[in-house]
Amino acid sequence: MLDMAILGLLEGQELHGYEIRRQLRDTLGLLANVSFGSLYPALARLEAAGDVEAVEAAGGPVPPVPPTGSLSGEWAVLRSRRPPRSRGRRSRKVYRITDRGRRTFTELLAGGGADDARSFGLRLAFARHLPPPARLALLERRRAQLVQRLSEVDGARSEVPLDVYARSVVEHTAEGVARDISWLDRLIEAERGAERAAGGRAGGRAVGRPAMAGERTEGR
Amino acid sequence: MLDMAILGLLEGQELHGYEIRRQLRDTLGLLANVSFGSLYPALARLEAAGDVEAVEAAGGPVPPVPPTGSLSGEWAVLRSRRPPRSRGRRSRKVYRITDRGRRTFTELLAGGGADDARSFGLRLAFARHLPPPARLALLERRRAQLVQRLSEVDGARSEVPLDVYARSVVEHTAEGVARDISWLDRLIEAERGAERAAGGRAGGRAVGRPAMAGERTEGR
DNA sequence: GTCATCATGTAAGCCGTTACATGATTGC
DNA sequence: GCAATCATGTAACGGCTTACATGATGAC
Repeated sequence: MLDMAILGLLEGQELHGYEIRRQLRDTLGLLANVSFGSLYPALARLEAAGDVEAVEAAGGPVPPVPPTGSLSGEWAVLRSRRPPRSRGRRSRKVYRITDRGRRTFTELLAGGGADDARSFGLRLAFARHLPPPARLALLERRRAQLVQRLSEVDGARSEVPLDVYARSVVEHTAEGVARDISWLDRLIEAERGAERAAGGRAGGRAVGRPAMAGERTEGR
Repeated sequence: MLDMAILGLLEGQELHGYEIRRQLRDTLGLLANVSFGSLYPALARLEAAGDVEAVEAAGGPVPPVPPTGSLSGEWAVLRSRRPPRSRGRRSRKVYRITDRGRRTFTELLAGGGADDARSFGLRLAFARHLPPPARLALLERRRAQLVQRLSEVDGARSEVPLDVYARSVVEHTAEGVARDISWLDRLIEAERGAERAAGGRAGGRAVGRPAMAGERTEGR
């Protein structure tokens, strides 16, 4: 799961470990507080596997902002006004995703495995990199899981009398699940709408392989 | 955390491992799918530590429903109509909580440690066993955490432009946190109301040690 | 007689954590 | 020169999962 998050962030920008952690914590919210003790070994593992590679710093004082890195540049300015060059750093190992890494990433994204709230959230956050049918499948798989869980909880609720506190927890949880389901419903509907529109443009074929989409969904 | 859940269930009813798992999954919903591979070792650990003890089955064919076990009896009837006596079982080791276990339990319940959603939910579900001030402290600690997290997320949200999917995840998460906070607000208010009422009855003292409450909150 | 369910347990491994060690740079 | 921040890494451990092994009992 950490691997997926790292590769996902690296799609589109080159980053070093410390910065990956910040983005994980600040901008995604998911996976808050990944510790360095798991992050650095993960990066080393990914590098050994050939999914990422360290980019040569070329000797110059400031290599951090690469081709696609418009994001990095922006928050660098927004954060406490600091001169964007030469800040407190040590060796700073900047990583770039490889083609192999991109393949690994899409496999991880689409790859089965029961997804709990966290890994589903992560997958959905990177859903832009998924072909539309896989996106729909992801949403519907999660929806089915939640529906089943809700029915189980509802079924069990009537059997045993709980005290105020336990009941409050159970009910709050059930409401949360219901809320998640209707959120998913909205997403699924939006997804279907987009697919219909794109399908009409691209031709009548049903599921084929709609070429990865990506930016097309951005401006919706 | 598993220990706390087990001890909490064992407060008030004697149970065997298999049954503990069911109650964890069905009635609490929290800690869904605790596997036997972690449950049985946990029980063994607790027994070794003297927090629980195996109750002697006395040789009779059906020991399962003990003094306090009114609940077990009920669902036994409700579940697929089965004759309540002598069902498919092996040796069936039934556990009972000890006095030491009760102490351990309250320590675990009140005991600090950053509580995430799961352990907070578990603590609150068993909050009946907590003295009212500790209950309030638990709620307010959690509330403070959520408020802080929400402000962090809100702060970071404006810095980086996210695509539709990532944005949807972040916003949905933020809404969820806000919802949790207002839930906590309702609980805190209810708690304060109960404390005022009880305080008025018991005397003017502010925090003393209100004798564990327990059943008093049940009928609210 | 064999399948499903109830029931307990062990072993290996994954994924993450905390704690520790190190080092460069900036600001006071 | 000292603390704070940025930066990378190692070591030990914890908790939970999967997979495996075993065995009793009732239903078909």
